[in-house]
Parts: sequence; C-alpha cells; structure tokens
Amino acid sequence: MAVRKIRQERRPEILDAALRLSEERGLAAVSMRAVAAEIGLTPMALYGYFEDKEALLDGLVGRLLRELSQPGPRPGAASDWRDRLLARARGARALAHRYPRTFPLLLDRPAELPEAMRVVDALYAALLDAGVPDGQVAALERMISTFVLGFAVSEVNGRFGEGNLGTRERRERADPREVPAHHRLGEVLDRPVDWDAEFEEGLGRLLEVVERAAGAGEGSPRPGRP
Amino acid sequence: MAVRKIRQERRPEILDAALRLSEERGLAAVSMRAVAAEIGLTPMALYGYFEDKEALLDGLVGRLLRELSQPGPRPGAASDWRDRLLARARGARALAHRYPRTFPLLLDRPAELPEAMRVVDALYAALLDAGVPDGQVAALERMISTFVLGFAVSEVNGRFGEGNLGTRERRERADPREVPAHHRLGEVLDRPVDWDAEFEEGLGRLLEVVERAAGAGEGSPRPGRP
DNA sequence: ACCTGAACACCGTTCAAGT
DNA sequence: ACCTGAACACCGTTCAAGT
Repeated sequence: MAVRKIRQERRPEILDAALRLSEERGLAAVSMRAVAAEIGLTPMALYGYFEDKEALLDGLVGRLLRELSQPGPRPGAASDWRDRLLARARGARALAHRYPRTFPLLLDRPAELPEAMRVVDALYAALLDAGVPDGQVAALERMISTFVLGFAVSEVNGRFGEGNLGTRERRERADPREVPAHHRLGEVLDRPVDWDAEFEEGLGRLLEVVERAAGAGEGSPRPGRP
Repeated sequence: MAVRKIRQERRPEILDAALRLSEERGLAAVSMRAVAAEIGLTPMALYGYFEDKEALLDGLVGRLLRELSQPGPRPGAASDWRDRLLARARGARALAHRYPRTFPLLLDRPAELPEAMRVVDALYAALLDAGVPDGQVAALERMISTFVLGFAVSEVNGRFGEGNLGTRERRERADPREVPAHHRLGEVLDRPVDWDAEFEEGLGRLLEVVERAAGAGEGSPRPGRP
C-alpha cells in the first residue's frame, strides 16, 4: 500500500525512448527492459518514474495527445466552429500517420488523462458554437471522435485492406453465393482508394449531422467570438 | 520454409478454451501455455493446430465473427435494407457485450478472414438495395462499421468513461481555463448516459447519411427482392 | 499421427543492497 | 537520492524425441 514516490525529471527522456522503440520495432517491442536499455539504465530504474508498465503506456498516450492538444484555437484568427473541428480531426489523423505503430494505443486505453480532456474540450466548444443543444454535445463528440479515431486506427493498422492478399484475389477465390454483393460490385472494389478524400467526405457528412442537430435545437446558432 | 501441416479437428475445442480464458481473466491471460493447460495439453501440442500465437488470435476473431455472420437474411421475411443494416449493427454491439474482453481484438487485427468478408457483404448488399451508387458503397460501409466497431469497443473497454474517477470530480479538479467548455456544460455532463439510446441515435444519423447518398445518385432506389 | 520434455531467449516485478 | 543485482514466476518457440 505504501505509495512509492514517483520522480518526474527523466520521464520525457524515457517516453521518447519508448516512442522511438515503438515506431522502430512495434508496440510489442516496448518492454521495460528494452526501454531501459535504450537509455542505458537497468529495467528497475524505470520504476522510479512509472508505477508499472501500464503507467508507462499511459505516459505514451499522453505524449501523443500533447501534440494534438498543443495548438489550441489560434488567438488571432477568428476561425469558425467548422474550421476548429476539422483542424482537430485532421490533426488526429496526421498524428496516426506520424506514429502509425503507437497510435492504436489511443483506442485501447480509457485515457482519462488531462491531455485527452483538453482535446475533448476543444470539440465541445466547437459543437456549442455550432449551436448544438447542451444535452447533445457529449453524444455528438463521441460520434465524431469514434469516427476519427476508428478511421485513423483502421488505416494505420491495416484493417481497411491493403493486406498481403489483394482484394481482387480474395474476392475471386470466394464462393459467389457466399459473398454476392462483392461479386455484384466487381471491379469497383479493386479501384485504389483515396484515403484523404474518403476521410474528408466522412467528416463532411458528420458536419451535416452537426448542422442538423444544431438546426433542430432552436433558431440561431451562437455567435462567434466578438 | 517447410510449411507445417495444420490439423483441424481440435481447433474449435482450443478456441473455446481461449475464449473462455479471455473472458474470465482477460485477453492478456491468453497465453499458449495457459490455453494448453486449460484443455490438458502441453503448450507445444497447440502448434499442431495453429502456426503460432498470431494464428490462434486470428482464430479467436473468426470465432466471434462467425456468430455475427451466422443468421444471414432470413429467407422468409422480405426485410428491407434498413432492417438488415440495423440487425448487423446491433448484432455487432451485442457481440461486444457478450464477449467484452475479447471483442476489442476485432479492431486490432486486419481480419482478412472469410467470416469478415461475409459480414461486409451483408452491409454491401443492404447499401446497394438502398440505392447507394456502386462507387460509394465501400466507403459508406467503412464509415458505418468504423462507427459500430469503434462505439462498441469504446463502450466495453471503458474509453467512454465510467472509469474509476467520475467525470464530475475530474472536471472540478481541472482548471476552468484549461477546459472551459466542460465548465460551461456543467452538470449535463454528469447525467447518466443511456448507451442503447445513443447507439441507436448514431445509427439513425448514419441511415440518413445513407439515404442522402442514395438520393444524390439517381431517381429511385433498387426494388426489394421480388 | 499426435504429443511430450528440455532448452533458449525473452518478459514484469519484488526485494534487498549499493553509492 | 538514484540506481543496480539477483531472483521469481512467467512468456513464445525450436528441436529432438517418444508412443
């Protein structure tokens, strides 16, 4: 029960090493022993900075989220809610591309971290400015971040395809009676996908959902900042 | 390089043991050694049935997906595309609640399994029947299954909240200047969430997206089955 | 044909000790 | 105050052997 005292000074150094390791050799290669070796320490030294491995992984999540929550709404430009929402969404996806092997951690973990709260807050603010009724803000935020996170994770972990076996071969190998719609669609499924465009289109559709939720509330959306 | 011969007979038995173990003690407890012990075998015996641990986990994904792809469109009732799409979505979420500790595997893994293809095919078929243009079917399917999977995973792994620390305390502990929208929303964030209702509302919004995509295509949707 | 046993190179973590 | 060393109870997997 004795709550060990956690030191802070070398945490950034340790997390950088963990992130480097994760991107170079995969998340599975992030072991206490490997991270320690990376910066010339004994595994046990890490326990001065992190309670256990879980805490180190939470730290990694925080490291990623900090890059996302950093900018905040630019103080000068009076950007509207759409721009701010789009910026957060694109920022999250860009983060996934920058750290493809580590990013999926964000979906694995509850992340009740302060950094996560700041990102969510920015989305709440955008939805409020759009005129979404208070009672629907949280649900819409969850819908949007589920899409953004889920899309970005699926892209980088290969769930969306481009696996070792091409779609075409898999489809042709399969019994047409088992997957009739695949056969009806035929070659359109083989066309290369423009992921940027698909993500933007999904976002556009979600913006429409937000607008409808805002419109159904009452008359006019809240004014922008003065 | 010599491709080992993989036996089939006891695979279901092994996968059942792995699933049981995963639900009882968590996905991390699914080790080759623990699964083997569960059915009275030596760890090495499993390698007769699965190439390696990855293959065993893929088998687990297949086990879950089979429950989802099982029913197919009931042969009698001429259900419309909405009902079939909703049935698949609700089925996926129900699966998450039935196997909460194992379900997140579905988002981790590419899953180019035949079972996954059958589920996707059912969604393609529903979207085609709705009148969605061929070129947009795959993107809409990805948007829908990203929402469904992401929502269900977030629900069962705790990403949506209900963590050890209540939202209220976290919000009040945070600096109001750091998370202003949380403070503006105040107590509405503390209201208990009806996850069933929120999921259904999200689905409803996605059905509207589908309808708009279908409407923008051309005149009339495809007819139901004769 | 199916399974076991011993061995190898790894894990996370505790505890006591070093400087 | 910060770190190390030895030890414990685990991993996945290879290889050779048993029946």
